[in-house]
Amino acid sequence: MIKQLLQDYVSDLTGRNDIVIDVPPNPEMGDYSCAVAFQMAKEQRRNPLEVARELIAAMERSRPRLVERITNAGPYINFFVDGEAFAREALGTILSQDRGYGTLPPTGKRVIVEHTSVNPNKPLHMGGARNSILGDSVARLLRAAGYEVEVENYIDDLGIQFAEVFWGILQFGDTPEEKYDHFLGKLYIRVHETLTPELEGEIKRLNKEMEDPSSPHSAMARAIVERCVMAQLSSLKTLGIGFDILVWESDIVHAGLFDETFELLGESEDIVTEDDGPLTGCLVMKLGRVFPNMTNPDKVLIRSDGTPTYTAKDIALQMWKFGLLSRTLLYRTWDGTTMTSDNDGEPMDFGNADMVINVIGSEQSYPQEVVKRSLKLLGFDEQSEQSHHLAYEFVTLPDDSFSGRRGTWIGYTLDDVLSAGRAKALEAVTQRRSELTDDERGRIADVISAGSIRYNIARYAPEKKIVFRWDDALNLEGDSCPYVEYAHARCCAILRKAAGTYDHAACTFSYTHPKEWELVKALSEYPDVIASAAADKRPHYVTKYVNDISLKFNSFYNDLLVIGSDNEANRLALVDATRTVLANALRVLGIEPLEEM
RNA sequence: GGACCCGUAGCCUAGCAGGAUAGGGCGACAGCCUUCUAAGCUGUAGACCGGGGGUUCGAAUCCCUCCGGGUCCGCCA
Repeated sequence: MIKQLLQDYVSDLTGRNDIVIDVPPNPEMGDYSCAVAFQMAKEQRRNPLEVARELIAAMERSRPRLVERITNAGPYINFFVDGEAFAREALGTILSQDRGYGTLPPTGKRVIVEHTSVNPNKPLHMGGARNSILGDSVARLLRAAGYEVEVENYIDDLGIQFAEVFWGILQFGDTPEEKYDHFLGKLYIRVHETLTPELEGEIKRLNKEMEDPSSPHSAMARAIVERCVMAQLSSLKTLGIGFDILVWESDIVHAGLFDETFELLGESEDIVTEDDGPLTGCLVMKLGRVFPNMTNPDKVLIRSDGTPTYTAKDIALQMWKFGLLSRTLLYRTWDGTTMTSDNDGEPMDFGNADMVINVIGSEQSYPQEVVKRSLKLLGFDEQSEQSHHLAYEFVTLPDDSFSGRRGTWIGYTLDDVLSAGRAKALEAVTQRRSELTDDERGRIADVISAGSIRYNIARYAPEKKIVFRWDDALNLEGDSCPYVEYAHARCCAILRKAAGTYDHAACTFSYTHPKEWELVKALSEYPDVIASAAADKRPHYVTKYVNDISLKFNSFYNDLLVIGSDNEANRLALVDATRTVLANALRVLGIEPLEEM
């Protein structure tokens, strides 16, 4: 908040909109700094030092709120904040807003976040989990930033990948001896081991048949997929990840959404049906103008046999998300909190988004770009602009990739990692907290294992490849979920011991120790972190921040006594504010704050 | 052939609308539990920010180029 205040202040003073407020390398130089004098001096061909002195003189005439002193170190302008006034305002805001601290005002905009959308033929492995964790974190972030968020999972129940396991079930029987998604995943490997060109033809015919609602296989296939999706969602639920709406490809087909989209596409000048050449009979999008140098600048949307390609379906789905189609889906309840599309259901208010975020691997950047451009070609400029592909790199094993067909995911499913993590966390709690009941220790282990997996994925920038290593994934020390939870639990322990013996209305908010002061400043930045993480759709800003607060708090904790100190009431207020910020930030990351561990 | 992403200490990573001494973590070494939880804290060693050019008062950050790694450019899904 103070950074923003200073930025606005310097902007007003200089009439510039490129002001950046930094933190000086050494706290003795000031709390915040600004290097405008360099820029202005360059443009005006003047001495930067002189410019800085002039600016400071102007600032002295109407000093910004909360600033006590302004000095210069060479051409750098340094601000010293009025500690007491600042702490009163910053901590006062945190303590009074409590759980609402860091929640930004409503934007009135609806955003759809599509994530997970894994084929319904296998369990989630750590690669799929990255998608879900990223998507869920971004959804929480946007909610905190004032958006109405609708979280969607697209179920590709008509894809060839599912048809392959479906064929496997017809062939080898539906006899699961383990969690259903694991059963299907292994069946899928088996099918691929026996796959021949003739079989592929047979599976294609089966795939076609599934699309026909009057075929007996249609209903059977849907029932199997539903069972698989339930299994997949139960794994995600352990991580605190859920969906508002499941959208099924079969429902989209049968509701005529593809047909309507293709009719619209056919009206565009850049989308034509070829009548000669190798693509005769195909509906083709001409991308030569937007993507020069492509080997093949013609993107097929509808094949000569009349079936739509993947990209064409993606365009239709995107159109539905923005509410651009006149035909609509119907819905029913899937479970307590999740709805699902169902053509026998009833109308509900899904779709109609102002912004769409698709969490999809970066290898699909090109088709996602085609989707975005096609909206523009159809005249939906605004929707094209508001179509965002949140791309991320894959999770791999140290010397292999995760492959559904080859089964390299076995042993690395989300369920496997969760249970290993839980065992490790349980061992750690049991060692340290023998006085707790089994239930209490179990609950802590649940939170720590789920939180660790989330944290260890969320802390990487999306464009970084992640190599899965057990030590890393289940790390309980350092920059990790337990580290942050521990700092939070320490706050709670102090507050518990003080048991409401302080009243923050009566605090003076005077802090003299640098470790107190650094914490106050960092806590005040939380809403800015939420705002920029949401704007950039990058949850790792939050893990970074929460680690930084924990680092500062633990250092404070180690050096300074709270209860029984001569600044007890003020320190209790600081601990309370730290607790609040850590808890709120953990919730944004989908991690439940622990009061003890 | 073209396009996109990544390259920061032994390992992982932040910083990349240019700003003062490049943050964290793991690992290594040396310390700290009769005071609010040691899943913690403090200190030491470790970085020519992939190489080379350029722009600038100032470059990890911007531009060019090269090298290494990954991905994409199918009537596949």
